[in-house]
Amino acid sequence: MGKIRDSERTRKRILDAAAKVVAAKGIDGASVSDIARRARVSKQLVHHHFRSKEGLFEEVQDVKLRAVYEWPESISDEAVDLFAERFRNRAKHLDDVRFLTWEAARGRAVPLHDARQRRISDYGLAIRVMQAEGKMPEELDPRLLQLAILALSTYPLAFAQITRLVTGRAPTDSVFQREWYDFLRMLGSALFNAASPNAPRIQPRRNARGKHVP
Amino acid sequence: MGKIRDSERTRKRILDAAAKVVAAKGIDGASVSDIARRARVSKQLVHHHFRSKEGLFEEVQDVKLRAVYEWPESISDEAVDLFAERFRNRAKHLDDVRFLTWEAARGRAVPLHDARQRRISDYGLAIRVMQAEGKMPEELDPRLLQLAILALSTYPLAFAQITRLVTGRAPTDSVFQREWYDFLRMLGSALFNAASPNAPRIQPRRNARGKHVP
DNA sequence: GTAATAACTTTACGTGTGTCAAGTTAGGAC
DNA sequence: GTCCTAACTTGACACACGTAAAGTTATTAC
Repeated sequence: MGKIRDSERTRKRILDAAAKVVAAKGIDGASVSDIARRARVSKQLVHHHFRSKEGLFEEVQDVKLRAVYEWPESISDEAVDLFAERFRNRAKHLDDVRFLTWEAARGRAVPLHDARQRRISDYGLAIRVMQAEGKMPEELDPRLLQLAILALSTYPLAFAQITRLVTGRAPTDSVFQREWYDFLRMLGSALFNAASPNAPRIQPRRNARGKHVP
Repeated sequence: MGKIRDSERTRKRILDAAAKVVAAKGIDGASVSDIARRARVSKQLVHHHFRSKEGLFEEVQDVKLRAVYEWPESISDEAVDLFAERFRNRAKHLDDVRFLTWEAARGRAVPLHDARQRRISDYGLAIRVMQAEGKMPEELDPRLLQLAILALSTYPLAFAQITRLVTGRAPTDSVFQREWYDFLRMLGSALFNAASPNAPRIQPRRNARGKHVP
């Protein structure tokens, strides 16, 4: 039965509703009444569980960002796939991308600063390891490389309007996603091989039908 | 004297104020009263000149985006500089980047669709010309290349919080801008030379002091 | 000068916002 | 059982929002 009082579940319902509304309308665009309606709860109850609207959104952001950083990062062993795989990952979590975009637009102070910092430097470390193993040229600055990976994997999803203007397809379009994936593989290959010319060039892998493996 | 009635000037004052407020707070975050106060005008006058809040913002976006597309694009003759130069350009117009970011976050229908489309396909055309001239490998899809250029030049500026987390510096930091500029030149060089290996590698040009020529 | 038009101000209103305070109902401890 | 805490509802409020309508003042045309 759904009538039983359960603060945990209610909190979660409100948070989920808030996350949805915010992803759609942004923090300023979303209203507490909206969220309350979606969660089938009086808007005053929202205020009871979370001190204020701002408090609610802080927690929403907390949950969402925590989720972002819980992705099975699956840092590909193949250095060449770094760009492409990261893109594949992001494409699976479009809501989170929207969230990051709102955050970027607002330009407020970054919450969860430490956790994110840690996560990011872990990634940087992984890159350094690859470099040490000779999978990637040493002369690449890991931080800048990381930023480039994020840029290429996030931008087309975040700036959907631009992607549509440039390619004629929505970033959610599977055709675009395949093309972009291949492009990123090619780019990774070019970047890593050009800087260390002795490594072998790698072509986008395809199966017999010309479709992607996974 | 500033007391003389001049609808043109007043309109401009309001538009400027609106642009500033929107860049800072976003469309939903900005209020007409805010804008009116900044423009030293009663908020009802705003409504007199522009039908509604939405109407005002349409015009703001119109002006802003028109400005974006009036940049001296200066498509570099050097194919290698495509990434880096585009970044330099964007970095000069941070407000416009913020605007695009808000637009992306809202995800509404794109205004000025035709003009933007035209501008973008012009750029694509320029790339094709470079390819025909042998400055750039033919096998690169111009549209995807263009998207990559936009991603790498825009993302670090738009997602300032990420840039700060990854590199430890704000995207406005001149040190970061120099590093990123060099990185993009290197990337362009790697990409264009790997795909057409006969072209010469190009190193970031520096003057005697190790500083950039413009 | 006079009339007309447009720029601008003042007053006012309905709506929706976020929040506070008080009341009601359920659950767990003992 | 009783009590106490916490989950939840109801009612109410101040406030800012966007907008409409009417009033005032300057500019322009004739």
